[in-house]
Amino acid sequence: MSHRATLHDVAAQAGVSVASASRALIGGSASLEMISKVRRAAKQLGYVPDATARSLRMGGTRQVVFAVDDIGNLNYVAMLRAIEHEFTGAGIRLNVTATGRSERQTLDLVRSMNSGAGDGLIISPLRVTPALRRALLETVVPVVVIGSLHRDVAIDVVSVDSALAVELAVAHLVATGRRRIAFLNGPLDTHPGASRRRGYLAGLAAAGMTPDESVVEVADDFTIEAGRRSTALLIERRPSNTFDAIVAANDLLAVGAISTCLASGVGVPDEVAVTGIDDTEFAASYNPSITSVSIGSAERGKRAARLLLERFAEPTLAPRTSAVHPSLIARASTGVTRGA
Amino acid sequence: MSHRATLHDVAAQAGVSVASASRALIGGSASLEMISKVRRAAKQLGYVPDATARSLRMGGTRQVVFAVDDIGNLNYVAMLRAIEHEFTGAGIRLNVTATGRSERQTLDLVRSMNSGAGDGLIISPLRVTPALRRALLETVVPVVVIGSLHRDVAIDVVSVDSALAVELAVAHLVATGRRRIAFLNGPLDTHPGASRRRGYLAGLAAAGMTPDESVVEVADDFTIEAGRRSTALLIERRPSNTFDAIVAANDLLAVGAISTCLASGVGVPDEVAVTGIDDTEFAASYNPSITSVSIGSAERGKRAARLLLERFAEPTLAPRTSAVHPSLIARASTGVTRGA
DNA sequence: TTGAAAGCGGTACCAT
DNA sequence: ATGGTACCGCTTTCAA
Repeated sequence: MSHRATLHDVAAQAGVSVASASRALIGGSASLEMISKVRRAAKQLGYVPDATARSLRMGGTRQVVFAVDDIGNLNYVAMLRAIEHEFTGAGIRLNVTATGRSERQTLDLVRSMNSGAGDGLIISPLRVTPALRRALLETVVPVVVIGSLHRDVAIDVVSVDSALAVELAVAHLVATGRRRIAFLNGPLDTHPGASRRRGYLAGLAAAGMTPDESVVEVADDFTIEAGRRSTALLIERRPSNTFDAIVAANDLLAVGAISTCLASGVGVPDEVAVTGIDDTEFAASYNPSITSVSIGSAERGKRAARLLLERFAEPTLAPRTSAVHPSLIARASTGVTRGA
Repeated sequence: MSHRATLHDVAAQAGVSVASASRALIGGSASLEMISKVRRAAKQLGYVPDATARSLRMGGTRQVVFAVDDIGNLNYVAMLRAIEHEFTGAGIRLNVTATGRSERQTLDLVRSMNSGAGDGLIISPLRVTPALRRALLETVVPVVVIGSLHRDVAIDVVSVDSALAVELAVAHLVATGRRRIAFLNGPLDTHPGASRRRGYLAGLAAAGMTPDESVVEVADDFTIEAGRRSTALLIERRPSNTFDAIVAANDLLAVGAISTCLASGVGVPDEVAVTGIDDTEFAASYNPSITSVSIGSAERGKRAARLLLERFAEPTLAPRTSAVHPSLIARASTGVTRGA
C-alpha cells in the first residue's frame, strides 16, 4: 500500500460511485446493502477521510487556535486545560501555539487565521500594539481575547480587573502589619504591567501610604529569572531603602523574589512578606507556599471557549465582555498561615 | 467585503488569468508589469491565500504536530521550545496538543495524522500500549518518538537512559553519605516508571545496598499532588521504616516530596535529601534548590525535530535512534551546595 | 436510492 | 510570458 486510499479507491473497490460511497460513510440516504458494501471496502483499504479536502469543500477546519505568549507559565496551562475541556465533545481540536514574545510571530499567527489556520482564535496577548489590534479586527474568523483591548473594539473579551488584584494584595499586606511595600512589576508596556502598577498605587493610596519609587522594580519579563535579577537590585539598595513586603506582579516573579531573598539571607515571611498573582500550582507548592491573588485563569479559559462556541452558533451576536473577579488566597509567604 | 477574496477575484480585478495571478504571487515566470498589477489588486482586495486549498493541491500542510501527555510539566515545555526553534525558519508551524493522559485521546490524535492533521508527528508518550504502537506504525506521515518503543519498531526514536538517570541520583546520594534511600516513583505501567525502577534497584546494588519495598512508593501520576500523597504515606511509616533520602522519579514528584517533608517537620536536606529528574526550572528555583538529573529535554526536542526534518528530505532513510546522556546537577536539596 | 458532475481555492502542466 | 485547463479529495446539488 504505497499510497493512501482515497474515496475513489473505496468506491472502485465497492463497485459503486464516489457519491454513493461518500453518502454511505457520512450518513446520507443509502441502502443498507450499500452501506455495508462501502464500509467493508473502506475497512479493507484502511480508508481515512482527508480532512484537508473536506475542509476545503465544507468551508471550515474544525479547529481552534489558542495563542499565548509564554507556554512556560502555568497560568496559561490552566487556561489551556479549561479551553480544551470545553471543546472536547464539541468535536473541535485545539491548536496551541506559543507566540514567543515577538510581535512578528504574533502578527503572523493572527494573520494566518485568514488563510484557514482555524475556525476561531483565542488569544491572550501580553502586549496589545496598534498593529495587533488592527490584525485582530481584520481577522475573518471569530476572535476572543483573554485580557484587554484598551479600546471598545468589536471583539469578544474575557477580562479580569488586574489592578484590583494588586490592590487586594496590598490590602492584605497592610492588614497583616506590613508598612513598606515594594513592588516587583513586569514590563510596563504590557497590559498586565501597566494595570498592575495602577493597582499598586491605588492600593497604597487606599492605605494612606505614599509611593516610593526606590522600592519599585520593573522586571523585563514575567519570568523567574527576571524576577531574580530585579529582586537582587531591590535588595542591593537595602538597608537604606528598606521594605518589609514585596508585591510581585505574577507568581513567577514571586518565586524569583523569594528565592533571591532567601539566598541573600533575607527571611520570608519574617523579614519580607511576598505575594504573587495567578494562583498557580507553582505558588501553592513553593516553600514557603506563596500567597497569591487568583485571577481565575481556568474560569477565563472556560468563558473564552464558550464565547467562541456561542459566536460560532450565532455569528451576528453583538461583541460581549465577560469579567472575572480576583480573589486572594493567603498562604505562608505572608505569614498568615504559618505552620500550615 | 462580505466574502474573503479568492485568487479568482484578484485575477478578475487585475484583468488577467488565475494562472498568471498565481504565478505573479508565488514567483513563477511573470513580467514585472504583471507582478505589479496582480500585487496591487491583491493588496486592494486584502487577498490572503487559502492554506487549505494550497495544501490539498500541493499535498502537505506545512505543519507538524507535537503531542505530550502533560503540558503542565516544564519538561515538555523545554522540548517544545527547542522543537519550535528548529522549525521556525524551515517555515513549519508547530501544532501542540496535550493528549491528556487518556489512551483514547492519544490514539485519536495519532490516527488523525492520517487524515492530514500534519506532515509529521513528534510524540512523547508516557505509556506505549500495543494499540498505540500499532497506530504509530500505521501512520502514513513520518513519526518521531521521544521516549522508548520497547521493541525494534521501524520508527525514529530519541531516547535517554532513564534507568541510568536514577542510578546517577542514587550514586550521588551514597557518595554524600546517605544510607537508606527511599524511592518515589511514578506509575509502573509507564515507560519512565518501569525503567526508573530498574535504575533504582541497579543503583542500590551498585552501592551494595539491599532494596526495601517499605521505602518505595508509587505515585499514581508524575505530578506534585500525587507526589505529595505518596510522600505522606512514606512519612507515615516512619520512624519504624526510616530513610535519609528520597529519589523522586521527576521534578514534580520531588517538589511534592520536599513540600510534604517540610510540612511534616522533616528537614530537607538535613534529615532527608531529595533528588529529582528533568532538571526543570522548577527544580532550580525551588527552596531548597533541588538536585536533579538532567535528561536533556531541550536537546531531545532539538534532535527529534532534526530527525523529522531529515526524514522529510529523505523519506527512505532507515529508522534511527538517537540517545542523550543524563547528567546530575547537584543542588541544595542534597546538602552539597548548601549556602549557595 | 443511486450516479454524474459541479465545484471548494489553488497550482502546474500544456499549449500558444 | 501568458491563458486554458486538469486536478488535489471530498461533499452536494441535480437528474434519472
